[in-house]
Amino acid sequence: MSRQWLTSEQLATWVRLAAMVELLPGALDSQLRRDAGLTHFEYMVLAMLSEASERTLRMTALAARTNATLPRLSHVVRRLEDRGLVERLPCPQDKRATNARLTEAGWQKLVESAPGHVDNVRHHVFEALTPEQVAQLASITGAILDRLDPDGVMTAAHQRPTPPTDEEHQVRDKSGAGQG
Amino acid sequence: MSRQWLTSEQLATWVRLAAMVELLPGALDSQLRRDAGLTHFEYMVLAMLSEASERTLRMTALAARTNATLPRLSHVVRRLEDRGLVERLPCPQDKRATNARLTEAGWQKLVESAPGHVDNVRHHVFEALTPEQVAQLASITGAILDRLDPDGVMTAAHQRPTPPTDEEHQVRDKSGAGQG
DNA sequence: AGTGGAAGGTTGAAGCTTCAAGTAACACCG
DNA sequence: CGGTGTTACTTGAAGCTTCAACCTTCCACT
Repeated sequence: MSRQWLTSEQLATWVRLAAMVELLPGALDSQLRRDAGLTHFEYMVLAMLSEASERTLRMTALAARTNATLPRLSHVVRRLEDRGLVERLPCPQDKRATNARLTEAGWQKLVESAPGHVDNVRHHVFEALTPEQVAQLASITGAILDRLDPDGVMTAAHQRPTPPTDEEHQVRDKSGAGQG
Repeated sequence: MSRQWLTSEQLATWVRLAAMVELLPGALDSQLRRDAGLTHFEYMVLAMLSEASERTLRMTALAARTNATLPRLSHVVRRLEDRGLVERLPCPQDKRATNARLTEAGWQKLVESAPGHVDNVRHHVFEALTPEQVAQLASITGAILDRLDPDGVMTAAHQRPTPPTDEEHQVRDKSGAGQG
């Protein structure tokens, strides 16, 4: 058993990282909740749909882009559907699958709430960092994500090096209101 | 209305950071849950108590060190008490306050589970990073935390520059099993 | 065709967090 | 000494996530 402890530099870093991971979701949620009646995760769902072709995505693809499990997404999409922000359509090509599509009301909701959310992200994250640190953070988070999701299943954050495969009947698109 | 969008560098960084913040808690929870029957937050509670003088901390101080709200902590400590890992004692000096104290069983639980947890943190985070990146990450997370918690209320991650005030009747101590 | 297994989702229950309210104790101030 | 406000928590309800089934449908083979 070659168990090691952490070095003091690692420990100091970990304490801060853990604190940030604990605090950041709350900061995102509370701004969006207050100003738009959305959780950050709901916002992500709307944003990812807005960037997709036809503003439509299969549940599995949407789950990957929002870093979520399928059950979680399923519940959330049902609630968003009840609120009229999203609709579900059975997928014609594959009868097992469900397509989630952003409604006009969902698009409007996103357009309304995006600026405030982006301001919030900038305030909490980017105003605190130098451009150099932003670049460092990109490569650090990239490295950690490779560990958390080695297979790149969560495609949102990976620029996948795989050749341009069919990519689940989706086409790259032009108009997204999202910004994360 | 001087609303700006994010630059493409910022956006790319944000997508990864958001993914990491979403995925890391699950990775921590599932290892601890599987191997020790604890959530990461429960582990943190035990760890912070283990480092405190008398293995005892007031609820407010413990909440600060675990980056949690008081209601959240209150529920969790009650459940830990039901499991015999922690006990609650009314504070003699201030009858409003409650002291949480790590029991012997709680200490044992922590000692058992710490090595596996530390391995997991090292695997997901530190093995992915160069020593230089670890230093960069410490300063980046420090900067972001200053934004998330400007008053330094969550003391865990801040080395507070304030003069040595009374510090809530706590004394710095020697023996902790925690490591975050 | 027919079968075994995998893929894609959904569902209900259990568990945890958040939120709003409520209680008790302390502290200050005239 | 009484009043006013603040601090320190606890509690119950509501909401969200997770977990473990479950049901279809698709796919690959024989």
